[in-house]
Amino acid sequence: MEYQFREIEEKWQDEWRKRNTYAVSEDKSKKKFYVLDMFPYPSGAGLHVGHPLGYIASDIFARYKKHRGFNVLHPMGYDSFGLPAEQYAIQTGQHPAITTKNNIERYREQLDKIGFCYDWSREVRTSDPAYYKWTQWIFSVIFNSWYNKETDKAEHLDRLIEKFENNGTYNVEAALEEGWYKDLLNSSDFPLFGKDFCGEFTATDWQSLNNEQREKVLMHFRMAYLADSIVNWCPALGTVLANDEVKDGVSERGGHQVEQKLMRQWSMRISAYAERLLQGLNKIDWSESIKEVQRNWIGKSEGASVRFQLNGHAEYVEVFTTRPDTIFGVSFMTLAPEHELVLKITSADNKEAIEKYIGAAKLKTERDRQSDVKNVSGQFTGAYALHPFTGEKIPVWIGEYVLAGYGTGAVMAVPAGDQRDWDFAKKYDLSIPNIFDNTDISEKAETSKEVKLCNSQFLDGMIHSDAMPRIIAAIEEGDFGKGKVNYRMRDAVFSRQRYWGEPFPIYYEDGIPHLIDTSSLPVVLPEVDKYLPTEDGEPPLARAKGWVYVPNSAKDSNKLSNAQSLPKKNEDPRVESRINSNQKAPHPLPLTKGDAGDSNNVRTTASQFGADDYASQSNLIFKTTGDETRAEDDLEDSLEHNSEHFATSLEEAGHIWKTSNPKKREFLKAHARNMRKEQTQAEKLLWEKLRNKQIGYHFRRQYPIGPLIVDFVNFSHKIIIEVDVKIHETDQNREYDISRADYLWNLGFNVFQFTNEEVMANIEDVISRLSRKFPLSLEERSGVRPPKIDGSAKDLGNTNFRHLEYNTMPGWAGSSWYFLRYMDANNASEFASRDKIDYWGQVDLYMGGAEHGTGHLLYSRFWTKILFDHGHIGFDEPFQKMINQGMILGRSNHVYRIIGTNKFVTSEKKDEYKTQQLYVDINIVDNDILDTNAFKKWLPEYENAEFILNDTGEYTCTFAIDKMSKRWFNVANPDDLCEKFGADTLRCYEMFLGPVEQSKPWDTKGINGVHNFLRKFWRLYHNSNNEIEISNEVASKAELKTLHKTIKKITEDLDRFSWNTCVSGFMICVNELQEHKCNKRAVLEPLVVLLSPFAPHIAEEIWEKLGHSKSITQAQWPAFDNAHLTEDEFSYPVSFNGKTRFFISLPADLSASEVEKIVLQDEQTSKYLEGKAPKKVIVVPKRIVNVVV
RNA sequence: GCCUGGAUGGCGGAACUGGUAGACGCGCACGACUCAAAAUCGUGUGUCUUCGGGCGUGUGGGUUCGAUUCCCACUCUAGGUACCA
Repeated sequence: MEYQFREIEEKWQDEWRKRNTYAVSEDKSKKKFYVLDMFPYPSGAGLHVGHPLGYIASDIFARYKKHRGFNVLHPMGYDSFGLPAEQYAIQTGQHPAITTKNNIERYREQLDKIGFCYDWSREVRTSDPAYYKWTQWIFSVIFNSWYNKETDKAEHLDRLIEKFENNGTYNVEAALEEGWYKDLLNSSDFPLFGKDFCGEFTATDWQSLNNEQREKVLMHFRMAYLADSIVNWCPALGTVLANDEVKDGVSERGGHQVEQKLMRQWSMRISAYAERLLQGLNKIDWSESIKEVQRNWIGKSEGASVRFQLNGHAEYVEVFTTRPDTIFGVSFMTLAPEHELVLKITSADNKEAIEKYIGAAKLKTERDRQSDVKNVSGQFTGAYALHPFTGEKIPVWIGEYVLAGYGTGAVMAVPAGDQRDWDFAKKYDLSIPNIFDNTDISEKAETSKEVKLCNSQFLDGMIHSDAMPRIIAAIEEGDFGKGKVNYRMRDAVFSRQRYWGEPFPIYYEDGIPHLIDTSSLPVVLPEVDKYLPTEDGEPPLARAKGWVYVPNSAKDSNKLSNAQSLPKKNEDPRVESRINSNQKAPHPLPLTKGDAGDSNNVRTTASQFGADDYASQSNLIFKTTGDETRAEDDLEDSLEHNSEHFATSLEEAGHIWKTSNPKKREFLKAHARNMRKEQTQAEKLLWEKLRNKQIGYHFRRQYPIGPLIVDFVNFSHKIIIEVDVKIHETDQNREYDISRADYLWNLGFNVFQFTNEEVMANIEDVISRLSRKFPLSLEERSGVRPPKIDGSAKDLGNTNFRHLEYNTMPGWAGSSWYFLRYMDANNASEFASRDKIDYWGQVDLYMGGAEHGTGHLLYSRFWTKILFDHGHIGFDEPFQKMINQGMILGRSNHVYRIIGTNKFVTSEKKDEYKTQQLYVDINIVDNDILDTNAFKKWLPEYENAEFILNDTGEYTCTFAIDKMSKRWFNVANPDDLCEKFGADTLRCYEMFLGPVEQSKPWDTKGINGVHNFLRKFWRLYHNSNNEIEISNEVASKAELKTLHKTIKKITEDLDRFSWNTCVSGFMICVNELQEHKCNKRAVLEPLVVLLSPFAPHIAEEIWEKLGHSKSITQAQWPAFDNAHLTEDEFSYPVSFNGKTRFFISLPADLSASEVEKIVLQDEQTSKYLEGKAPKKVIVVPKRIVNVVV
């Protein structure tokens, strides 16, 4: 065969890998374009043909944009935390990390075969500690945030504390839970706030609180907060679920029962962003349906909250209504059974019935409650409320149809205007006062907003829109309530009682959660013996040995016990020193100049920088960390006057230096320069080797990193080489070395230490040891650090040890920000550098399924807004344009077995027998005809199958369109197709199927047509001996026309994301060129560039054969020249009364009147005029002539 | 119920701002080359027809010289969503 796609594809996939063809870097001379696919969860089943649909489309687009001169970011990664791997772990005991790793390898293999242009050096995996370190960091940012409604953004909690300190809650407008303060009211810890506390306190109040009390208050303000809330508890999965993970009362994953349960859980205050999430939809280019899903989810409704005083009680019932204009139609009220006032107001003679009703409601599952929709039910409490305008007594009922979770959990019932209220009133024989003019409400409620009101005092004669402002004003005037906007969206539950997720950067002390310092991140997922909850119902992480935080001093400087880098427990001196020592590590930086040249050439020992002075200096830093500017000024002073400075720990110093001003940076650089001049013998020797790239990588020497200066560093592989006189010479040196290693480790560096002796004695050995180590894989870089302390928190008791959070984060945590990480995937010191984020910016094209409307897509918009508010990124919407690829459905085939036998009957005759429908593997069915021999071999039980065939002697199957699933034996797998037809064919065929957004059944029949097209394409360039044969002759006019028509078509179609029509365009082009027998370079060379985004392998191969040494991916997109398309003649369709009758060829530049004249003179025209005079003639130049008779 | 899409040959689909409906591919039929098959190439392929033409883009109406395209009403269908006050 001429077109050897297997060889070609293998060759180029290899070459691309070798040449690093798809690596991109920030190139500010070029405009950027960011094309992103929703990263997959690496499931065990591997990819089927539906998955790559979107990937292929975006890949084509990315390649196209590259040809157009854009710098294109097109990365890929894995959403690798999640339930399936964990469920598998529970069943088999295999660590989810292993399952995940295997699945990822399989995915990668499959992806590689399709020839994508991903820059794999930017790969992210959400379960990689080097990645989730930053997920934890973002959690910390959110934890330290509150939502200031005044500025309408999230702000650092310090701003709030400052406000509290100065003015208490005066002028604090924060996004809070309704009635947040009740928690404090009931607490014995807060005697100070008294019985009448309603959430407001003074600066004096605040100052009188102790730390613990303050923490409790602040918890209510945080954007990530711990609170008792009613959550969806799924007993089968043993975890809580967010609202978007529950569908129809069962879990989305697995379809398990879900119950409502009051639990203490982490939540994210997404409700604070409701309005911004809603408004933001207007500035992004997403499909209307997804936007609508989000609008519904946010559920904004405008109306009023109204208070109804209870007769004979001090309390009132507050309701929310979107129809306050119908308030004069209120004839009763209904509270949710869970409403807090219910038991209080129920009269003695109704008590029994009410309790019974509540009890019955409690027993029902969410699903039962939802299926009972049509049967309204309720119970009278015996209490009455007073109508705010008329003073009438209104009976108060409870009813299941009122949900505790929406609005205030109470409604004012207007049976005339609401169908549910109407049903309720009918059932319990309550009055239905009519408030609508000329309207019959005896059969159903009137819900139109266009009907005039009556019996409504000052609202009489008005319709809804006129009455609204009037009634809200009246309500506010009378102080019964106020106009209000309500959102349905609730805060998102953020904790899961699961193992395979991100640990929280949180530890508990006396039940109060505290943040683990960001410098100690990541908190690495610990090993556990089982992936199940503990016997007393704690999440799996409670099983972890050493899942505790070890206090090491009276001060609040804590070290995470397992956040240490040396693997062998007994040899790791840090554990001991951390636990036993109250001393802090001194600052490692030798700030006095000229100390590098002492007798031993030792630059950095603790003794040199006066550890004794530490105590007097440390306050400086501690006091001022809240005020960055102040601290930096002080630091500056200390640098200049003392030339010595100490932070409390390396981490703190690192933090300060990171945010420091250029002056300090200069100081460090100058210091490093001095050190370079005064290298030791060993350093000089090693440098000679390193500078000649003897181990293959470029190193810098004596380079400042944070507050440190390291000997040799390679940034891209995160390697540091240190040469010291001796390692761990004294206790103090050792402590310093440890801190230093820790600091660098936390920045993601691997530190290799050699002694002077080692280097001097055998430099070659040192070099070869290093070369063996490189390049470091991602795993090696991030490594999993084993816990250092035996025994769980429980074993150790809570007196000396503080346990870490047992919950893990939900699946959407990692996926909410991954698009940012791709911009700077290997950054060990930040989640991504601001510089790179500013360059790559928003995702320009986001490709993925539409099923994430209320989950991932909402949460990532939410996190993006928080990061924006804090100034970490410069945009507040993550995905500018999104295209949702449709689902590819499977076409499954059925056979019919006669019940009780092993006989199978063809579908035509199936009704003659009593049969059972069975699914059959689509691979042994061709065009609905079953291969009976293959069927016998397919499963052992069919070995002796017999068949009743149709009249033509064939067995025909019926078919159905189902989701692709192993269960239906209808999975088409991309590997097989790549093997059979090649990746280029698969790519083109998937595009050719139809518009990407559309769902469509997979059908392999058409793939031959596309494959043939590529073979024809190949033949254009090759002679019958399969040798390339290209002429350099001048192309003919017709050939150039074909080419430029195609350039225009492909360019325009790609610009409007119409991949399918591009493929037809290519087919037309190839057919035409074949007709012209064209083999001219002037036509075929641009053409291969046009095709290369679609079929990169064949294009690359031909490009090389055409004599190019550079990859075709760097070729420029062919320029379109309209001159080749201009025609001298145009064939006008001439129609009479809109019906085309004949064609007439005329010069293209004729004016409308000239055309009209010629057409009317034409003899064919007179035939159709039948002697009548034309009433009107319409001429659209170069389009159409229409004669009206 | 509500929201958002969709409806065009035997099939997947094309027709971009109203201007030759059915591009391109599949399938099917016939033909060429072959002992034959495969592959390849060629021709035809909406439908009815008395061979003049008639009818055709879910249905009914409207706007227009002209409507698959715009407007109104409806039918069917896919997806989403809900005792949301």
